[in-house]
Amino acid sequence: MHSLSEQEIIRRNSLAALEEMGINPYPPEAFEVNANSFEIKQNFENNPDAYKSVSIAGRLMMIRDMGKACFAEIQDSKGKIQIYVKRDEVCPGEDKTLYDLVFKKYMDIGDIIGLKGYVFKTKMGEISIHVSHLQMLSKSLHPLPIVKTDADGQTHDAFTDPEQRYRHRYVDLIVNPQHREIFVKRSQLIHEMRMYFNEKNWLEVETPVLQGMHGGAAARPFKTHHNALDIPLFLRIANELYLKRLIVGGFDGVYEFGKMFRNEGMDRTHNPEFTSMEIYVAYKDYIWMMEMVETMLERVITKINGNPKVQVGSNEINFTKPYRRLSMYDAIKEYTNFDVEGKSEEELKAFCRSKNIEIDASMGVGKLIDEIFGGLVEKHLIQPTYITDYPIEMTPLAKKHRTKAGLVERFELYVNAKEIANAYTELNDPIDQRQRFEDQLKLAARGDDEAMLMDEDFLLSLEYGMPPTSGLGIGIDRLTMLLTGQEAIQEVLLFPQMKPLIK
RNA sequence: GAUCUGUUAGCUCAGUCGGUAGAGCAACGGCCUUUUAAGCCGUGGGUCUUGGGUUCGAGUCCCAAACAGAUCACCA
Repeated sequence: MHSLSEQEIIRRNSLAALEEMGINPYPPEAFEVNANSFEIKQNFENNPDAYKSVSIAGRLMMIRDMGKACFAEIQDSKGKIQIYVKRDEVCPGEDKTLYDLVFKKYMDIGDIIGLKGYVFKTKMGEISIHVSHLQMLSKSLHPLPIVKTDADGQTHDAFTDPEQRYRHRYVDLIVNPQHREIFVKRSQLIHEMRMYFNEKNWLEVETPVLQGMHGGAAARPFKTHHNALDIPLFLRIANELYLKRLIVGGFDGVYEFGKMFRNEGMDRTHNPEFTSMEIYVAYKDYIWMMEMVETMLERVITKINGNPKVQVGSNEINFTKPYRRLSMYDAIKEYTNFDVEGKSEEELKAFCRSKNIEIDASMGVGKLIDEIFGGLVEKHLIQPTYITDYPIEMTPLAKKHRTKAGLVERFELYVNAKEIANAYTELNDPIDQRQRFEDQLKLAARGDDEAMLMDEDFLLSLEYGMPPTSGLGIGIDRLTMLLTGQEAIQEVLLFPQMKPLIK
């Protein structure tokens, strides 16, 4: 327990004083609410009769004391509303202690209070609640940052320190309504995507988070241990291989929103746990999937933002379909005037050196092409763009391209220079899949700790026969960042991972 | 992982050349019965992130550490 500040001591003293007066600062009874701040301000002028007796609860956010009367603001989940407390109204008799002591002396900014009264409009034109009854619902013992906004919309003393905001997100949510809005939009995004998939009759499923063998992506896992079975378990890095087993099992379409866990670096675009949405649809290919994704994103974003355009920094991004489609090789040609097709490893390395792209001896042709793309092309892809047809070495779970040797049927969707979706025509040939896993094992033997492992049960499922299928993964955090114009993943995660503070 | 920047009151921030620690808001005591970043008068509140060092003397200079942010590299 830390030593108490002056303000904390004063609040604890107020708490004790209330108790001595027989007032429970944390009453157990439900407090019936029949209105909220937003709908009162929205509807009062059209229908004043409906607000002659309101009961509302919220957090006390500001007090403008004028002696025997007082204006204050309370905040509920929908916003703020001004209240007007007049001494002779709340204390009609001789005894003025409710006003003088309970309200003015022992109630503080941050306390959660319940009140009853009628709605009126002040001389200054602000819709307010004229209070006839008020009571403490929960005493706040820790002073809240005071953020004020003036008539010009200028914010004073904003609570802005990211560390404080992430470590004490509840405080951020109380005093920064614009941050609350991010999480409302995040929820709407997931809701609208789910609605879209459900309309198509694709099935929402849940697959294991704890996996005996991690697979489906190239990444280092978190390892844990199951006591009763006495076996190691891994937190999933992807759910791809389980979702495909469900397509083998006969579902036409399955999808899952879920947390993935990757034991890697943290920065403003990476958190150790993140949310992805993966979907697999039978009898489709990646060309179909491109059309599905652009149709879905245009609709979902329009529903949430009112139009398909989103402002991110200085870029206005337009999610109206169709999105540009560009093969990886053509994209490199367009932005560098260099044609990687048919080039040898040495020729590619020479080009990388000429462009100051870092390379090392272990990189093969596929990896070098990926480096060139990442270093010289990605930054140009601001408007939604599908990059298609990737080198086979990097993509062990996608089907070989129908016409182009050495490539797979894969696309990634780039928006604002970042990858937000990844999709394949899924590999359903069990012989080829086994060969791809064996190639991965060779990488692992050379020390690649992100190489995929041989998953015999997954291979067995493919041997039973998986229909031709297209699959897609979308990074929900990154899509939320785009949708809300945020540049740090921590801003779209309620509780981002933070290093512990050592006392 | 590298580089740079930051850490001072509950919050937002000043702090000069190394010489008794400052402001606004919040808090506390007054005045004020339609104010709105309310106002007016008065008061209190600090292990200057932590640990070393230099110095008669360190918030300030030096070294190290912790945490955070930005930029870069890698991963979604």
